[in-house]
Amino acid sequence: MWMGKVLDPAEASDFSSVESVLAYLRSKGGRATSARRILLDVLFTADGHLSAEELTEAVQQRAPDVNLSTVYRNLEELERLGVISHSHLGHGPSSYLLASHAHAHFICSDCGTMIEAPDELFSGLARAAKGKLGFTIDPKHFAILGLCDNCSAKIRAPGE
Amino acid sequence: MWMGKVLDPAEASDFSSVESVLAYLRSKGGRATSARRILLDVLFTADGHLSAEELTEAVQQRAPDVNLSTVYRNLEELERLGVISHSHLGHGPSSYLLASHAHAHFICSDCGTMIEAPDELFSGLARAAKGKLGFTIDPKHFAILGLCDNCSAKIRAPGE
DNA sequence: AAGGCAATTACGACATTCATGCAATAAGGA
DNA sequence: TCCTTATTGCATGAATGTCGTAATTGCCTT
Repeated sequence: MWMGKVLDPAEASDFSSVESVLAYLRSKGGRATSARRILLDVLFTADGHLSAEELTEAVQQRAPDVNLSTVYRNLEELERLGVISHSHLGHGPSSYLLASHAHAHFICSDCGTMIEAPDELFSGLARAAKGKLGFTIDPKHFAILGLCDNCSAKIRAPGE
Repeated sequence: MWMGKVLDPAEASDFSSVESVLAYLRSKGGRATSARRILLDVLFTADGHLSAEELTEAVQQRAPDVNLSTVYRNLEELERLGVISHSHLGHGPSSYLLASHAHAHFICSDCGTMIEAPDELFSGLARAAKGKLGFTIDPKHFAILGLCDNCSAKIRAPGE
């Protein structure tokens, strides 16, 4: 497919439904295949936080011979189009979700609990990084590790 | 070796030199092997940001048959002891450095530039996460992606 | 200084996550 | 319907670790 640089967000289209994404895809010379359609459907109905493998399993419930690498290739394309984005939650595989639903994550390094972090928390850091270092942060791509309430309490009071 | 949970930071010893780390290791039932000594020496003299493979190469300059998995296992032990820590800078391999030198990183997702972030930048986020979510952040483990000054300028003014 | 036990090592095999080359298939405009 | 070419499935490769095992070697004891 028409490889190239990341698309300008300004030209982003309507990504509110499976069909609108497929229409955009077609308008760019892409094709609406059934693997693509099913994958999009899974992405639109899932809660996010799904790995490529989990997505593939979900797709294969409906089309058993869709290959894992097809899913990877489609995820890559959809990300290039700005439809989805992936993020790294701790170690292990990446997780994918609709770009419009992206948010930051805190992960407890002790118990693995995942907390979805509201964007506002990062406004101060964003301002400081921009002002002092000229850097525009994207806090959604990598999760931030740390300790959840429970586990930090456990460590302060190690009563085994 | 005496496996178990992460050590209480309160009992941390003097990790200011290769020999003091080895002494601590011995006091815990560990052994001061030459592979260990050389690895520590590399870690103490390097600038940090070295991958396991790079560390292995450095070690092998002085002891050619030290194996990659020996380095991995030693890194794991040293991290458990609190001597070193690893972090994930963008995709690709982890990088290791002395725990006393740990700091947060910003990585430009366009050009890959790495910026070492001063701890103060995170104090606001740390307070907010603790206050609102009870979460104690460790911003040093995963780098924060985003765009450096240069690349965000390029994107605003796409003059190819 | 020698002996012995257990920590450590080297090595190869395996695991996870993803990428790629290529021939076959199928989408969609003509 | 036909033709072009985007897309797929499959096999294989690559990057980064992880683990089982027999052999080695620190270090404590004697």
